Amino acid sequence: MKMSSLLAPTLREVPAEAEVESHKLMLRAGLIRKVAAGIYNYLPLGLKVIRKVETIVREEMNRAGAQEVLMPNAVPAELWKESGRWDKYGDLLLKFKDRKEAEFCFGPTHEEVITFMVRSDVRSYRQLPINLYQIQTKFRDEIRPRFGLMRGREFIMKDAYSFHETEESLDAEYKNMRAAYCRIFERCGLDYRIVGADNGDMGGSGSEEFMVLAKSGEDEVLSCSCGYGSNVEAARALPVRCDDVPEAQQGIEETPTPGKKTIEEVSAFLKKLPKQAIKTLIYTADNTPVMVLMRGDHEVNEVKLKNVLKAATLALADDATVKKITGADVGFAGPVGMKDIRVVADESVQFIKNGYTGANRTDFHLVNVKYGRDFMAPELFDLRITRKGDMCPACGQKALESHRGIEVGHIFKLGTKYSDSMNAQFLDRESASRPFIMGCYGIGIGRTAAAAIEQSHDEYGIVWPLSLAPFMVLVTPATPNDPVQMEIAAKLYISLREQGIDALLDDRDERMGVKLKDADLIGFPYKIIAGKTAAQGMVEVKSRRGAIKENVEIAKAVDMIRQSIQEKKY
RNA sequence: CGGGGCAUAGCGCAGCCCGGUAGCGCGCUUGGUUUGGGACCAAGAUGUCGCAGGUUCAAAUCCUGCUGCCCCGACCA
Repeated sequence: MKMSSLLAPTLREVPAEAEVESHKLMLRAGLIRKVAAGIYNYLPLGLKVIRKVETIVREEMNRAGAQEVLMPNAVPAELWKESGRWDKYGDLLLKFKDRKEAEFCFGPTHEEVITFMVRSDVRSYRQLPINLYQIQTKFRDEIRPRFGLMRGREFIMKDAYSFHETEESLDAEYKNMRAAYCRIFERCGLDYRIVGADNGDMGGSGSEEFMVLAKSGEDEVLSCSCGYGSNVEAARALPVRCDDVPEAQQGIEETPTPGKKTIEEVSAFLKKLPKQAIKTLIYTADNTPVMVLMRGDHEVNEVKLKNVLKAATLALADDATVKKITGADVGFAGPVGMKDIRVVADESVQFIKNGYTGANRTDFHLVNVKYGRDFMAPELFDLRITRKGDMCPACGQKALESHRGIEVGHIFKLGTKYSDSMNAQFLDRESASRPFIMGCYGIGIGRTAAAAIEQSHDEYGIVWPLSLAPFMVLVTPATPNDPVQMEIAAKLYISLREQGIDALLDDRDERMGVKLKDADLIGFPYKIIAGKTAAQGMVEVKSRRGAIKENVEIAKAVDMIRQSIQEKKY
């Protein structure tokens, strides 16, 4: 390929829309262009990178025994109604109608379709286990698409689904996929961590995320040197005692706190610590009010709460509901004397000493409250948001560290959520019908490419991992229109291609500076420059990461690069 | 959905307050001089000033509505 005919429109200036480095560089290097919010054209260089990621994913999935299929983008509503997600998935689902007014959605994920596929044609335990995957364009009408390919609305995803007779079989495949994912992200040259995660609306029993560590990551990852790692949303928290409050437990009293509503206001007014507060929140879970108790300095993790309550919807109750339940204005709710409402508390609440909480009477709080003495023992759960510095829930010894991560892969044990709701069954060896036990495994293809840039770039441009670079080598004459240099460059280009090394010839009539800036921006791992000394048989070989910067005999240049590629060092 | 902001040439921006011939830099085209890290000179081309109404002799500029986009939050594999 000649650079003069390649559509690689590099930009000197950064388009105003881009915020993070991968997005800026993908635009500047001419990899992608925006078509609409969260929707992109992939230009030749961008597509080449995407294909490289796809190839790695495909090779490793096939090696792991999965079979590739392809499902439709347009999915009939009836499948999504069967699973119950037509309504539950909400506005993320892009819905439309065909000419007969039949409803469809653009598939944002394909559990329904794959379940349909398998229930139609897999009947016997003899056909299990089976793992089917596709690499395909998804559409999710994200509330706020951003960061280029990192969070698009239309994006390319590899999604795999496995079907099993037993939990043991699912466990084995889950491990198999986990190992395949490790190979994939290693081959992509990424620094990643595997962390515990919440299943979200996917349902099921367990899941882990593959996080690429990068400052711009949208997720917070908590980790410990003992090996524990978790998305902050799912991180477990150990109950915290209150041993450092020296005072002796005293008797409960009501005290006026006029107009003091927030933890800060009340604790300052009563001269108590925020961690002595019993924060009382009223939530509405599936239309039923629930009282939630937290230590004053802790935050509710609504994902945990939702899971504990087994609620489909969860939101803080409105002021009127709070008033009706507590008989007081918002800000004065407390658990003492509460009846006829479900009360759940974070585990740390039981250790609060001389606590204070709302008196369920406007402008009054109760002080010196003790769990178990002054209010009914409610249900205790881990409900708080785990924070950096908290004790590791796994080893209990060390404080958790916090990092930012980009979620490039997610593996789930789904169980029978979809096979149950969609009535997908097989016959086991006793001729009994049983629902398939399912797993599902996703990788964001474009996001993986973006993560690679996020993790590896410099002030000049992209520094590709060898495995993802759109071209391996750029060959260029230093002086345009110098026939000797051009001829040598062209010969080198041809011999690189003959050796199976993907090279690009920069035949443009541009000054050296322009060509080199473009080369660094696009991020070719290697450059060969045929310059002044080319006529004497010498060319310059340079690598993007700086390991190689040498004048060598023309005949040796190709070998040098080939060897460097083999050693995977440049 | 809440808060904030933007919309003028391919890209980055000025002009808007105070209404009166639409500009700058980069890029693009042509010619010339250059040629090892984003050259220089000269001559050019390119705009429904996001859309629709309104006010006015006159609207990029003032008013109203709409749309698109960006940022923060909420939400989200």
